Amino acid sequence: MNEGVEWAVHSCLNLAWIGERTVPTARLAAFYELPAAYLNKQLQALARADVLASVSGPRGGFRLARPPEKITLMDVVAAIDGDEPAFRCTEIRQRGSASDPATYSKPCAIDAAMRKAELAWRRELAGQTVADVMATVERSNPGVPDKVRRWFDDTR
Amino acid sequence: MNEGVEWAVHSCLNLAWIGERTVPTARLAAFYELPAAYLNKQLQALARADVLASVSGPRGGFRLARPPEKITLMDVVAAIDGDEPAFRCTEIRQRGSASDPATYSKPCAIDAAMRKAELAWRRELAGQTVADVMATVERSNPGVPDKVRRWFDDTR
DNA sequence: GTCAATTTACTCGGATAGAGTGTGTCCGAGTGGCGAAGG
DNA sequence: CCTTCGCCACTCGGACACACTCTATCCGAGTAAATTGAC
Repeated sequence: MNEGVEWAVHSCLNLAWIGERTVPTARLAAFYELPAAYLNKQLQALARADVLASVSGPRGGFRLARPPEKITLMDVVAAIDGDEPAFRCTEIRQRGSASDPATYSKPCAIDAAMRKAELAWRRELAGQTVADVMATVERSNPGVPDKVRRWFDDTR
Repeated sequence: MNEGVEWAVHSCLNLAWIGERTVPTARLAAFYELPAAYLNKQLQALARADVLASVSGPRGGFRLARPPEKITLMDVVAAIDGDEPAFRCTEIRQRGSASDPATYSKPCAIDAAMRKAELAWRRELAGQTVADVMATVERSNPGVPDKVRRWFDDTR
């Protein structure tokens, strides 16, 4: 999986704690000392997926496009990593001299088994919102949200 | 995900239907018109993971190392694709001037959420054996097993 | 005819090139704010 | 003092190199069978 997914989720949490203000890529990148231009690429992808909203020009940057309760981890992962299945059946059973056209109408059992597992993965990701992860962090590290807000305010 | 996974699972099913006989890579590859040398690479990985047993020399080849009921799809996927998690937390929260050493002992909430989803995926794969997939195929396409056996017998 | 040594053909196994995708960087288009000039 | 115009700095957005993994291939080590020769 793309490493940018980690950056994207962390940035979404930070943006959620910051609130409605738009934050430029450079600030978000500086918080974790990430390469700004590359993080920008990930944020662009999130904007295309309507997870973030982007504003150009001075005082511009990114902010959440929706409240964190409405953003699932699946949304973020799909935006960065694409929503194509990890396992893709290429129907090799139809190749070779032993292939039987009569069976093509039936679904490939291997593909079905793989899709079932992947569906379970997607369901778990879709069942957890950014707000849920925020709540988990606030429970184990209550000081973090304020600390984040202060840091982004101070370096505004 | 590695495309070789598809080839590997199909080959495991074929080997299961064939029985105890060892089958060389070239035959298994010819069945689906796959590049033999590359399929061999995948089968080697399965042998290293003790999913297949390999025999060198004339009349050699591969066979299942265990009965199909004891081989899960997770075993096959892990052998080919590796068993490292797709999402790997690089702890970027520890980087940057705002990082707080006090929080390092607590687990990363994002990592936990991702691992939870991936665990669901692994559980689904580990819950389905090669024998289960064989049964599904035999239910929808009863003629396949005999057809496979005959093809590999004829071209022996 | 039986046995043993040798040759032979076959298979796995790892080492070796080429293509595609992820990683990282750079520069241009657009935009809002700021300041200067004029009324 | 207020308004308007033009300049400027800032930000996103996409276009451009680099690296790494996946894909594909080839050749050598080892092995079991087949062959040949002697007894």
